[in-house]
Amino acid sequence: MWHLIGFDNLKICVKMLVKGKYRMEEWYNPADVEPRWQAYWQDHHLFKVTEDPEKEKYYLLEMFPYPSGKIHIGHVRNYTIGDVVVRYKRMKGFNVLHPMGWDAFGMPAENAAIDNNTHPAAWTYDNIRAMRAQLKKMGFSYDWDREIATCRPEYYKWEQWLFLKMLENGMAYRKESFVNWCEKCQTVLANEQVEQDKCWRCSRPVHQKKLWQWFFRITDFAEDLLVYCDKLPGWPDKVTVMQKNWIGKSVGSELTFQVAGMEAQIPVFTTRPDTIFGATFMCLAPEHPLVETLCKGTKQEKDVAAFLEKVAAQERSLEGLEKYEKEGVFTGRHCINPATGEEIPIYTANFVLMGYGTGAIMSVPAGDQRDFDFAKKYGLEIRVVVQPASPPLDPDTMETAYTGPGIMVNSGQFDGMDSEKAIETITDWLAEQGRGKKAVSYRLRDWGISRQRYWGAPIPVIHCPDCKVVPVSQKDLPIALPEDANLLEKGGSPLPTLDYFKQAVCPRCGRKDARRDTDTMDTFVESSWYYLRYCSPRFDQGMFDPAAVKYWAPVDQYIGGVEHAVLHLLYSRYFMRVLHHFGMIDFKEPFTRLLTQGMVCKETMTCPEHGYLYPEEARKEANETFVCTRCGKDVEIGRVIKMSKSKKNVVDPNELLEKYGADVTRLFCLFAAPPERDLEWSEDGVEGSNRFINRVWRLALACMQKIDTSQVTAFKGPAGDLKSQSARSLYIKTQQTIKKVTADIDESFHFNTAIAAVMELVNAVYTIDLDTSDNEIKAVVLSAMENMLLLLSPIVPHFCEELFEKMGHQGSILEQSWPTFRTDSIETDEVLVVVQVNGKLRARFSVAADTAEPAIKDAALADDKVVKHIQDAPVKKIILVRKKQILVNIVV
RNA sequence: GCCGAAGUGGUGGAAUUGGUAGACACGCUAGACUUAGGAUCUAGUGCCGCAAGGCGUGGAGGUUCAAGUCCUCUCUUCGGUACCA
Repeated sequence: MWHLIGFDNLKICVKMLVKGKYRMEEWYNPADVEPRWQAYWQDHHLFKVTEDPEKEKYYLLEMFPYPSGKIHIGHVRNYTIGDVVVRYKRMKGFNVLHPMGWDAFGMPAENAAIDNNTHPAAWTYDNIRAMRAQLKKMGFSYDWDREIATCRPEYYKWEQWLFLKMLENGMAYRKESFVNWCEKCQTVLANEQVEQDKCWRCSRPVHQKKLWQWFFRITDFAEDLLVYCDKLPGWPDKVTVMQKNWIGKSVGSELTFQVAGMEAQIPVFTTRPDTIFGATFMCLAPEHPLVETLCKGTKQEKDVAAFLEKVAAQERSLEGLEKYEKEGVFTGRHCINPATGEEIPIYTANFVLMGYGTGAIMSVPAGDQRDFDFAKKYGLEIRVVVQPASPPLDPDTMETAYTGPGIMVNSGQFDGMDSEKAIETITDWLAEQGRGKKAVSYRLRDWGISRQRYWGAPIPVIHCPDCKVVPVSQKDLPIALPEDANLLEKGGSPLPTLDYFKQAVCPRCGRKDARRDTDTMDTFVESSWYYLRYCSPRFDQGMFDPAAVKYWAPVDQYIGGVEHAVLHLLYSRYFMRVLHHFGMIDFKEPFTRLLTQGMVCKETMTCPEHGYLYPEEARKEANETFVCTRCGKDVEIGRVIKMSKSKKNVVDPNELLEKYGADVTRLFCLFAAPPERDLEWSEDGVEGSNRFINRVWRLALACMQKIDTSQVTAFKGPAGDLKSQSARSLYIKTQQTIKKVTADIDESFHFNTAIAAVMELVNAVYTIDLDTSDNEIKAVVLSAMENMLLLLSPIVPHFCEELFEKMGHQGSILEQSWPTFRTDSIETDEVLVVVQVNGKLRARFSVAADTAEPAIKDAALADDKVVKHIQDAPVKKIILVRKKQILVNIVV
């Protein structure tokens, strides 16, 4: 057992044993206590839940992890926060659902398989096993019977089922779109596999390849998703704001420009129809379908072709767009400005995006900086149509575009009008002539779900030479991923090479040479509905048992990293709308309350020779500086940033478990910062938590030794029944602590202040001399101790179980009710009065709580220090505020 | 650029609706117990000042009897996002 005990504690234990002064029990020994209680919880099925209509339900969920190999400290923090709330809610009498599972499909499994010559499935299941064991060691209260892994056919079968239903209802469709493609590896690359426009494996240039891909029509719900952002009071504003920005609604007009000398019309979307008279040219996106038609037969044809080729090479390098200069080329054609009737040139330009609006813009150089730069570069006309109050704009001298409001000029019958009013007036005017209409544009685009990858859920469709795309038959689900496939060395999916998987009979016409779709679904699809699956994880008649979902869903409290603020959360909200649309559920929002916890951060250490160092690679010198253990050079301590393997500023949860145990680790994660803020990791801080745990431990042991529980039981009456002042004040402190901790956990999740409150109570008990013969104070101390353990039990559960048992209680502390405080014992009988003179603190004294206000004022005025500061100035006003304390402000 | 959040001692962080700024903890200092201390206990610890007192919540103004908290301007840091028409 020796290796199980933290080494530091062991060293001390041995010393003490040798000395014969202490027994082992003087310290909390996690290696002994924690596994024992974990086994107890498991043996007694304390975390198993079923629907119980008699009890109020509470569904708490933490974002499930990707089984990457090991739990990291971010998981530990996330799941500790959730576990505290769950244990609290259970003691409050709620029927709590708290499940855990695995977001088990995804690219890292494929990469690991290639690198380690294993199989993604084997790798994934091994990792799940290891991580499950770690989570159990942390003492998290999951109902493990509900565990799911999204890579199992029993799970993704229902995802395929939903896909078919969405396909049938036009909510899933296929279109051509681009992917990153590496010619050498013959594979599709994810964005993160593209490094500086090059393939991460072979460093060859990546180019864009057009493929037919599946999409979900999330844009159908753009407005609903947006509107409901304001109906999520339990979500942090920053998340709903990010979602709103992502959806990116803009209200404006769609105006139609006739191409001169051709039958074609070009619609443009603009938020500034008031500037239409200043539109002196038009720009089309290079991918715009009209570009080639327009230039055909003009002398610009060659120039345009050259430009398109150039843009194709630079396009889509994602972050890179900013690097490229705004440029364009004349298409050789003109169109007619619907307001002025003038012919204006049509350009194609690299800063216009096909994916937004209509892929074409009207360019108003005086009113848009990009258009302005473009006009300057190509010598195009700048016409001022909105004049600010002052100074007046002159197209010849202006250096930047003016985008603000003003008075309309050069705009025909609209001259003199306020430009903001003109937005609507001009749109109406153009609408009457059939040349425009009000329009709304969203930034949000449909969700592309096809992945040309192996480790994902197969898309259940068959391609038939005659019938084209045919959904597979329901009875053939799941379309199981063949688990005996070997990953291709270059990272490509083996599915298209597996004839037995690929060959299919057309479900419609029976042709034998049909081909199964070999793409798999985006892993965000799995995570968009897993929380419903937890309600009935083994249900085999559908995605979920409607009765179970009706009882448990939606999730009352969701907890996870803010990095999922947009995609995962938006897709989940979308999925609930889809299911709602199908009448499968009666709610639209999956997560009633959301907590996004902060990152876990630590300082970095850099050696001039060896780069980033792990903490154990740096040695502390006597003068508080660090040196590299390998070369002895001075180590530079960098700033505190998010823990990451690449920066080596990490702590390993396994090491923490071994050294301090689960409870100390949990305690520190909660105490160091409130959950929504970043947590700065500090070894000293962990030591502090360890010290606190042991301080309580010793206090409890001392109580057991000094208080004979056959004579004394915990006091429960009103404070007024207590004779001694010290008993009363400790009892009131206990009641106040219950109130404070309850509020901190229940309302704000501010566990750091809850813990601080308990620390205060511990400190208060420490001041009591237990060698007294006064049984009253002992009864109050017992009450303090018992409540202390109940209050701490969600935070450090093993520790509290052990002490609770030692103090003579039967069963698990989990089955105790959460303590309530006595409203008649929350106020102290003496109140502090603070006295200010002209707002500055000058004196303080105590009075009996029931002292009348005039008496308090008199006492304040009589105070020596107050008298000194007032001197002979006349008192103008006395303000008295009665809160926790009494404040008197004397204005002279 | 735009959107969002945050700036409080040597450090992490506390401060209902404006009402004692710095709870609690880390660190540090001193003492006690010790052969020993990286254990434990006790006391101290915002800054300046011998003191009286003064100054203090990124900075500058303002509202108020009273401002970390409200208003205006501004600086810095972090997060998100973008040729969005």
